[in-house]
Amino acid sequence: MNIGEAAKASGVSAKMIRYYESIRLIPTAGRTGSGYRVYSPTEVQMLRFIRRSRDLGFSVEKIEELLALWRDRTRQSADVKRLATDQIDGLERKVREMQAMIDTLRHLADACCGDHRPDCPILADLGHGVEHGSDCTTQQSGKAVPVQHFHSR
Amino acid sequence: MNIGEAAKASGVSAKMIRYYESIRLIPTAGRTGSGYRVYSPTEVQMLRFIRRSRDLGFSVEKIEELLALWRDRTRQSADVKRLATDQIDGLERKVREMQAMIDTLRHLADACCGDHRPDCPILADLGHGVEHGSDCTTQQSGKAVPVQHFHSR
DNA sequence: ATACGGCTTCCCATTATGGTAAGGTCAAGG
DNA sequence: CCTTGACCTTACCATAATGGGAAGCCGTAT
Repeated sequence: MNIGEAAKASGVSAKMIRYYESIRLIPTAGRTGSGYRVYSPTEVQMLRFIRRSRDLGFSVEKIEELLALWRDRTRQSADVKRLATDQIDGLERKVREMQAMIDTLRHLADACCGDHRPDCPILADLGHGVEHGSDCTTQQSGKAVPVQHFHSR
Repeated sequence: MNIGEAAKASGVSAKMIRYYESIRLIPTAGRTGSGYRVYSPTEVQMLRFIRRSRDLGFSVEKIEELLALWRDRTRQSADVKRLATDQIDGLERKVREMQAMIDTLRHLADACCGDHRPDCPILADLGHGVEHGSDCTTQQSGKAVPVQHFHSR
């Protein structure tokens, strides 16, 4: 199997297969006399493993650990589970962050009438606190939209 | 105000302020005789605008549009609202993707007993379909864990 | 033999951010 | 007047994972 076939069979692009080899995520592939990379079904299976792991959001670094456990017949499933739950935790943290952004944005968008007029509570909020104080819901107390600010990175 | 003070006042690091200037997100800052950048309160306000927009997940490219609308007194709030709702849509799409990953992972993690034994349905799934078929819940029909595979990018 | 498609390597670009190094500047204190 | 420390300047490098392209070799089918 050459790299193109391995790519099709595994769902990992040829470009990425070479990349994974270059960073030593996968072992150096064998070569034909003319220099073409050759892949065995076993290696394709490993690529598919990587592909699936990527689909679950694991970083290449984590996949390295997953692969090590995969190969290790004496592994403890607890170690695998920990990687999985850590991954879940990380994803959930990001989801919470994004959900907070969504909530704030929806709040602002709801307050914006979205018509031809220039007054816009979204810009008013972004443009430093609530200085313009214009809100399309014609009669609303001057109470500022409570925007949540958070900083993750 | 020099760049350090502007950074502190706006929440944007000095490094990023220079970067934003280099990519022309913000206008070229004034300079003192000795070459130090100088910032007026107006410019700090713009930096704060950028900072808040970043906090809401807007890309620099989108912020460029937001800033243009911010400056444009004849803007239509509909345009601003569209940027906001597009942003919401993008965030929600990502959240859905990550939620799908989380669901799959939790499913797998729940099936893994996480003890000293090496058998692990997580690895079994990642390592190509369900070939080992080992599941810690001692008695479970051979029915494979229904893993959702998806590809977004 | 010739052409087309696949392979090889090498380099570049992306996004937004941080780090570091070498050197100029400013203000305070001796 | 000189030193010191904090701050500024530019320039370069690095990150994570992926795609794109060029230049050149290889293999197979006509």
